[in-house]
Amino acid sequence: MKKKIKSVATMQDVAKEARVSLKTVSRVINKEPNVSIKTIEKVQNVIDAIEYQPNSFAQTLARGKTKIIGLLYDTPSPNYISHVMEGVLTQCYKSDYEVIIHPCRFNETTLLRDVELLIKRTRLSGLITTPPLSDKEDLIDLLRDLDIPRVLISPGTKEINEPSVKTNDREAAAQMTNYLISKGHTRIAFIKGHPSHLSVSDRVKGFYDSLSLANIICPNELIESGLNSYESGMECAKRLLSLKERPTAIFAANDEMAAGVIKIAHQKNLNVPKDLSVVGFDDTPMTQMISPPLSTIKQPMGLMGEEAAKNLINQLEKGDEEKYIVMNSTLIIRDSVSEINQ
Amino acid sequence: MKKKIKSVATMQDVAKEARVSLKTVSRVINKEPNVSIKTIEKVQNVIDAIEYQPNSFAQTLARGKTKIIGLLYDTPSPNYISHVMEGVLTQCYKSDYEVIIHPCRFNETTLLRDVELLIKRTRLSGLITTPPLSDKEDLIDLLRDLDIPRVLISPGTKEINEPSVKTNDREAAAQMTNYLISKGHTRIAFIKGHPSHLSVSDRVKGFYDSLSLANIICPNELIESGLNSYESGMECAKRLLSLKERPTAIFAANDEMAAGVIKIAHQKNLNVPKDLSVVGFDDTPMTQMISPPLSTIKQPMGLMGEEAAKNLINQLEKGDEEKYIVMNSTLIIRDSVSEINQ
DNA sequence: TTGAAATAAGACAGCGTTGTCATTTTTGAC
DNA sequence: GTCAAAAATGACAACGCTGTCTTATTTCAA
Repeated sequence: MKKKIKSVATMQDVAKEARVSLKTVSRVINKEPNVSIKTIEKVQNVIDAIEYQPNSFAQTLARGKTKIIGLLYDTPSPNYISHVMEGVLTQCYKSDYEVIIHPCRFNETTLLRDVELLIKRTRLSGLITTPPLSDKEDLIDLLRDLDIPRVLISPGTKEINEPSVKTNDREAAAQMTNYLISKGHTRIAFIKGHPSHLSVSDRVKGFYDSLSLANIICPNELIESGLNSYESGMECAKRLLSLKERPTAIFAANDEMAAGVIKIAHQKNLNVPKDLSVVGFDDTPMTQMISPPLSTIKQPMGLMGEEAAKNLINQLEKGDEEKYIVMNSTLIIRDSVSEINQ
Repeated sequence: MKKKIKSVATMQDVAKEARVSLKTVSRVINKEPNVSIKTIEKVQNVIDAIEYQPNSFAQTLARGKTKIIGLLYDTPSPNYISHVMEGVLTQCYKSDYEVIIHPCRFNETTLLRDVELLIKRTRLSGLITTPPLSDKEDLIDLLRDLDIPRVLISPGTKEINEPSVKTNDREAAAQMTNYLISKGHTRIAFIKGHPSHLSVSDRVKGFYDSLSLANIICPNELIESGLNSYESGMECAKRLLSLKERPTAIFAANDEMAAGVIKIAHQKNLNVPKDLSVVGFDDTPMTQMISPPLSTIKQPMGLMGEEAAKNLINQLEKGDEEKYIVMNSTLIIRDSVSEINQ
């Protein structure tokens, strides 16, 4: 084999310099037991001095398993992905894992095949899924069959028996509804999210929780089904605002749809919030740039990413049992809701 | 060494099954010359049959270099990153490269050290930078010193001598200005971008180009300097709209700032576009959700990511010379500009 | 002081590829 | 049909690490 100019230090170099065997260096690096303090120090000093970094490829090959985690997301990616990603990356770097970000198309027929190849090709040892992929049953089944450790972020509330990180969307939605009720609203409309995106479409439950607690009955005409998009929000708003008896407030299951509602309200010369209160869900950056700034619910996406990674790494290293983590969303009050005075 | 259950096929399996040597299989996989058609077919059939996937770690170790590309971005990430990312990923998967996405903080003092460690640790063989990192001279210097093949996305127009992919922002800004002029505007203000974010801050040049061509003189009071943020757009707008003689149009160097301008205009009871025309730059999704929908300039971010990756891979594999790629931005006309009738 | 157990350190093969070089087979000009 | 050149194939070491097993050293009870 052609002699190559060694650009980076190898374990050999460390061993030679510290006058110990390869294996001893390996022990120090991997914090294995049965090395004397003196030796550890000696080796560590050399490592620091020559800035040795283990070659992860050689490690992987020798160990027979990777330290790589895959992150699956649907593209075009919603805004929150970048936050989740950051959380996952933060956590993984701490534990010396690499992350492979893999874009998928929810509706692509090749999705399953594609993910299977990804796993085979990269030999990744664990996977994190984000919505709406977390709700794709055949995908989850595949992962289970392949016996790949995994964590789902924000799967629907359906009783999947999988490790996951989710937010208390239902409670948060209830809290938001309480807030509207506390402002005197009783005729409140709700725009549901895309049916295959369970975590969004389920938010309606919290809405009903709150309503029934307040003894408010919500007629069917006030429940619309959107598709998570701005346009679909506009469609739903058109119908809601043409009702004989208009709602005084509209709660959209995500911010995009809420923005669509505000757009239509303006077109109909309704003042938001004076004539119509509107609230959303997700706290996308856009919520602060529209008029009026939108009251909404903020999920701790970055933290969720961190928790998901932590959970997965624990599974991988300590063989921890699967865990279900629930995190708190918070109500963000801006200027899109006003008091109703009878 | 502990015998491990072989979960996936290895080259050995293929070789045995096809009754050829290891090396021949390797040749087929890497499309090396000097293999007979017959043999290629024979081997390929076995590969397909047993769904053999080369172990990239063993490959990397044996080859002495990785097929990994790093993508550096500043966090919190602007919206466009996800598009760039998708383009890069698309292209890299085609060529069998992995991508490591690495978030950085532009102002962190540890940035350089951090990137250097990343390179050492992952042994990545090339890097793509996104703005504003593409303008960080010490970072670029580091990459040059380390002799890492690289491609910068949207660096400032300053004469850096580095392979890059950029858009014709200057021409596009001129085109936008022409558009405003064609609508009868002559008193046009411009809000510059963050000074360290050259590709944004340079957009003012196209503005001047167009103005001077039309023999319009722009007084200094109409040039503001923002920081790319919504808030800074509001600040600048406050000043501009308090001038004795108000501008009839404001061109902001990015959409966020333009949104801030519209916000302030509304606060001052100015109708956009009737009393004030506003345009932005970037075509972020938010532009369609604000009122009125913002006229802006769209950069082909996905394509730029693809081109950057293509460029980098060519450098790596064919030793291509550095290249400067320029792509076209396009004017997107929505409803934030109106005609001036004297 | 002795010797068995506990602890520390090392030798060496093997992980799954690819590069180099050696060997075998095919080709084609005469 | 012969033989040199070209093409196809193979043997084997090396990449840089870790697992297993072996050997050397230390510890400490009797």
